[in-house]
Amino acid sequence: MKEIQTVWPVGVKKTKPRACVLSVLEHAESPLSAMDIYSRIEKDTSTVWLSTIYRILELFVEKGVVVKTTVMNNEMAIYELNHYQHKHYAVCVSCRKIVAMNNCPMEKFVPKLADNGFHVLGHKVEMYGYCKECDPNP
Amino acid sequence: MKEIQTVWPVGVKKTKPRACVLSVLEHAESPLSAMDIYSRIEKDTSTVWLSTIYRILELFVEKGVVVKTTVMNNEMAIYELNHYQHKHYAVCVSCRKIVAMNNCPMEKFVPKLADNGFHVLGHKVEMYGYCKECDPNP
DNA sequence: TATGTAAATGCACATGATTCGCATTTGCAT
DNA sequence: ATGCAAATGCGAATCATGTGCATTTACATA
Ligand SMILES: [Mn+2]
Ligand SMILES: [Mn+2]
Ligand SMILES: [Zn+2]
Ligand SMILES: [Zn+2]
Repeated sequence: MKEIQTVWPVGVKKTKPRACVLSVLEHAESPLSAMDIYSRIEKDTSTVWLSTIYRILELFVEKGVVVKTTVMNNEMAIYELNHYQHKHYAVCVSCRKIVAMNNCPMEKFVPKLADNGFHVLGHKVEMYGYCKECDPNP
Repeated sequence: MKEIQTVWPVGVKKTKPRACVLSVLEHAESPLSAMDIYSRIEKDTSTVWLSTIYRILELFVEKGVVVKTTVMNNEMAIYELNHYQHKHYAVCVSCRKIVAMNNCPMEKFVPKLADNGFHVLGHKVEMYGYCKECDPNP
């Protein structure tokens, strides 16, 4: 496994389980669930308990190095390194593959809300459909 | 409680628990969770078990009379009558109130997806922020 | 209108993701 | 090297949701 090194979050004790989780996330090609991370650790390094992974992810999210999301009407949460860029995803309804979206529909959009005093802080956009491999009518 | 009467879904046996659930949804001002529905039934009519409510909701969704959604990174699912109109919501991060959005940013938008063969079927848009009552800096 | 039958419900218990508690271990300041 | 607060291993709890099965109910038919 290649050695990529992200900046270690400040004020966070450097332990083996934490390094494992961060390493897995550094090598991930798309967001991973806690269970995904668990599986990917076992292979080459020491085993880390699932509850510990949850605790580590919570810490990393709090420190801002990791972003937590969910896609497709609540299932498992997924986690990825925080690249400090505004992002959205498309999800394949068949194989659940996650595909990045490189633009955002909210840029030039003013929402009309029923509560006209609503103070918008952010948004979430998600596309769903078939990825190239799963499309029944391409 | 006023008598509103939606069309009863075709081929669905008319039972008391089902009528209760539908009635609660007819009188709801915004989407409700299964537990919300459970609470609102107890008051005036007979009690319906929570697992039964889940079964009824699943049936109604299947029959197309009810729409199931989730808001704000997975929690409880929420349900509302299907009014056959394209909708999105804003959610208050403080009180969790749900506010309808009356326009859609995806209308004139072409997503740029990493998988260029992705076949888009639909989308989900969600705003979050403070409702009028909860806004700390109005 | 009485009755038979498949389907719906009450109720208890299973599930699966996530969290919590506590004894043991570990990283790091001294 | 040593001590101590903080992190982890491990089990057991939680919480929304789903399942299994005996009993009850809606509705078709006589
Ligand atoms: Mn956006
Ligand atoms: Mn839309
Ligand atoms: Zn796919
Ligand atoms: Zn609010």
